[in-house]
Amino acid sequence: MSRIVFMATRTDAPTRREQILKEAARLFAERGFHGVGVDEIGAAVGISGPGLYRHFPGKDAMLAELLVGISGQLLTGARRRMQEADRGAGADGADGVDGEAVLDSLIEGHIDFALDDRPLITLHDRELDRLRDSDRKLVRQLQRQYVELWVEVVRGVYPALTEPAARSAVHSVFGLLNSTPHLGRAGSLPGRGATADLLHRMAKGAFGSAAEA
Amino acid sequence: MSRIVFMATRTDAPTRREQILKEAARLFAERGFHGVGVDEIGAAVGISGPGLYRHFPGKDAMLAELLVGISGQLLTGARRRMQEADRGAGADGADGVDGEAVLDSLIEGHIDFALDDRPLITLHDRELDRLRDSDRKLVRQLQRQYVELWVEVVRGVYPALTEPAARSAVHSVFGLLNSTPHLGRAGSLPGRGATADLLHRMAKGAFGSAAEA
DNA sequence: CATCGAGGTTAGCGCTCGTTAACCTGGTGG
DNA sequence: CCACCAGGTTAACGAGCGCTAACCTCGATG
Repeated sequence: MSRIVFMATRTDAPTRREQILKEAARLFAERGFHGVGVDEIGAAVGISGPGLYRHFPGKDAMLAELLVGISGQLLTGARRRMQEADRGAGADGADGVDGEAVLDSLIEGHIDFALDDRPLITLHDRELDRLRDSDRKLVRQLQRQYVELWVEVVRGVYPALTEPAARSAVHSVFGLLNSTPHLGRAGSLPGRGATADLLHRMAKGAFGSAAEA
Repeated sequence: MSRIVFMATRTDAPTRREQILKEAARLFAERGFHGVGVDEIGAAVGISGPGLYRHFPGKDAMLAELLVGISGQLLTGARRRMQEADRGAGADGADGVDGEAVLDSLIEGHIDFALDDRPLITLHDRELDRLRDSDRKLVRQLQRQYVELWVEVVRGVYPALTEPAARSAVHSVFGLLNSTPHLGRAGSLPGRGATADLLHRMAKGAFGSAAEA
C-alpha cells in the first residue's frame, strides 16, 4: 500500500516510525499541518504525544521526511522508468527510445502514486511552505527535476510544443492526475482500473490537444 | 481584478471589508488558514489586529465568506452562461442549445476565474475543512451544484460518457484548470491569452479522450 | 544477576494566537 | 455646540500547542 519509506514491496510489519509517518500524512492531509497536534498523531499510533520525540526531533521533521520522501520517490521512479525504456529500445534497431511508451509509463507511474497515496498527493502541494528553508529547497529541487524530466519526454513526443508551453502543459496534467483526492472517497468510483484508465486517456488527450495549433 | 464580493465591474474604491477579504485570501493561500495570524491580516490593510473585529465577528467568518463567495460566484456565473446559450439557441431553428458552445463558455469562465483569482482557487480546495459545519455544508452544496451542471453539459456533448465517468472527468478537468497557481508566478508564462488558450484546448482534449472507448 | 538502553509515561513550561475589554478620536446630523 | 457612532487603538486574558524534564519499565546482553 504505502511506499512512504521504502520502494520495494514489504512483507514484514511496518516499524513504529513508518506507522507514525503514515498516520501523520493522513492527519496532515485531512486537517492541515497546523491543524493537527502531536497528541493526535501519537494517539493515532497508540502512544501519547511526547512519545513521538523518541522517533523524530520534532513535528516539522515528520512533514519534512514525508515531503522529501514523496518528491524523491516520484523522481526515482520516473528515472527508473526512463532507463527501462532505454534498455527496451536498445534491443531492436530503432534510432532511439520509444518516446510515447516512456510517456505512457510516466503517466502510469504518476497515476499509481496518485491513487495509492492520496494523502501524500494532498500534502505534496499544500504544506510545502511549512518546511524549513533547506528542506523546502531540497523538495523544490526534486520537484523541478521531475518536471524537467516530463518536459523532455513530452517535447519528444509532441515536438510542436514550445518549451514553456510544454512546462505549463505538464503542470496542468499534474493537476489533472492529482485530482484523485477529489474523486468520490471510495464507493462512487467505477473501480480502480477503470479510473486509472480514464485518467490516462485524459492526460494523453490533454497533451495531444496542447500540441495542436 | 478581484470579484470577491460583487460580480459587476466596480469603479468606486473598495470598502475596508473588501480590502480585508482580499488580503486575507492572499495570506490564507500563501501560508494556510492556521498559519496566518489576525495581526498579519490587519497589518496587510494598515490597521492592527483586533481592529478587524469591527468588520468581522472572527477569523473564521472571513474564511467562510471567502469560500461561500467563491462557490456562489462560480455557480452563478455558470448558470448565467447556460441561460445566455439558451437564449442564443432560441433565435435560430435548431432543436436545442449548442452544447459545445455552452461547454466552451463554461471552460472559459472557469479559466478566467482560475487566472484572475489564484489565491481563491487555492483556498477553494485547501481550507474547506476549517469551516463550521453549517458553512461547510453550504459550500459543498454549491460546489455539488456546479459540478452537476458541468456533468450535464459534458454528457450532452459526449454521450458516450457514463454519468460516473463524466463526473470523474469533470473533477479531473477542474484539477487541470485549477493548476494555475503552480504555473510560473508571472514572468515565465507566455502571456495570459496564450495560457488561457492552452488550458482551454487541454480541457477539451481531456474530455474528448475521456469519451473515447 | 546486574546493567542498560529503547521506548514509553505524565507534568509542566513558555509561547503564540484568537478574542475581549476599555478607551480614544474625528467627522457628522440635530 | 454637542452627542454620537463608526472605526480605530493598546492591554491583557485564556486556551492550545510544541517541546522538555524527569521518571518508569522491560527485554536483551555480558
